[in-house]
Amino acid sequence: MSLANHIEAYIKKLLMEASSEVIRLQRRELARRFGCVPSQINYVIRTRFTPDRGYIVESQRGGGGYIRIIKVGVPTKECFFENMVNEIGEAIDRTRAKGLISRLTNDKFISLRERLLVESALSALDEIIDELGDFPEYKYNIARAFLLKKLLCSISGGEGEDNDMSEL
Amino acid sequence: MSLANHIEAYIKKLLMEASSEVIRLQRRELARRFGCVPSQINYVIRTRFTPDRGYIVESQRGGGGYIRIIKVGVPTKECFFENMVNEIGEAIDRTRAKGLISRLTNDKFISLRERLLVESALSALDEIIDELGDFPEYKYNIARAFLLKKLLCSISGGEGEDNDMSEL
DNA sequence: ACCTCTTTGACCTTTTCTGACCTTCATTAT
DNA sequence: ATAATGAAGGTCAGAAAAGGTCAAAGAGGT
Repeated sequence: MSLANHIEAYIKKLLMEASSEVIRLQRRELARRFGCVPSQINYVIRTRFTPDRGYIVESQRGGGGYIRIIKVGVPTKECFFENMVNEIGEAIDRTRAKGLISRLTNDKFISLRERLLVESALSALDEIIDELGDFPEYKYNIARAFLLKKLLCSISGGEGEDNDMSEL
Repeated sequence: MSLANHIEAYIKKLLMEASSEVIRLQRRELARRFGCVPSQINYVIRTRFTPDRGYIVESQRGGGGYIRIIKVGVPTKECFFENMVNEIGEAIDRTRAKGLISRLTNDKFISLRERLLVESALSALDEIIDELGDFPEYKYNIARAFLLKKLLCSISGGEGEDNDMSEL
């Protein structure tokens, strides 16, 4: 097992043990504990504690600096989301996307405000791609699928599947 | 926790305890209480009790001098979001964006799950632009500002302002 | 041999803390 | 009245204490 895996496991253990969903680390301290350079900690966080795996990370520099990791609690049914991520696949058009999202609210898996966020993100994405250049429809569909999957994974609590936009 | 944080917490406690919204400090006295140099107090006030966090600070030099801190009433939700949309402006880098989002949760304007959605959307956006081609940093910043503003407006309940990515 | 993931180290940015020096104001002595 | 004094608070630059970034080297698997 790689060092990165050990550090990941250690941080997760801390999260489990913490009564709250939040822990506070010191990069220096952690690096010393594992006998590695501090930037190794950044690597672990960058690759393992991402938003789409349900983590929020904050940090502060300077004296008394820290890294705070928050695991967002997820009172939702994982298998439902997993299913939906499968349905999305590599690409998805606007209509199908809207259909899926509306199913999520009907089944009370996400709140109305959360739905609003998801829909806004999708429509903003279309506008952004419009402005970025002249791309064929299928790229919109791949990007939309990617974003939607990231969003769903993030609040599903699942460990975030593969998701790599290979064809874009 | 850093000394500055302790001093900040102490001043906030005084504000909570004071029946009115105003307290009066003596810089010297405070510095002595925390065993630091007086200018440390200025540092804390300059960095923590700023107008955009809802504080007004007055002071008087000379014998019988003082520092008066006034906590102004918390802004309404609409006003808060409007303010934030202004702060975002035409473009925003990753760090500033994270800072703003963290303020939203600290002030309880959005839930942790909502925050996770916003953070996921922002990081997915970066990845999508990466895949779409080779764009200069400023385009990321403009697209990020656009998306963030859309998301905030969507859940602010407000009328949603203008938001047009003119420079992208 | 190649590709991906990991590990390292050099260099950068942000935040905090301190101390030397400056300004303002009330009081007191002339 | 006026000048001197001493008691505040203010400013600023530099040192120290974190954490961040990036590119290159190393390891492991196919």
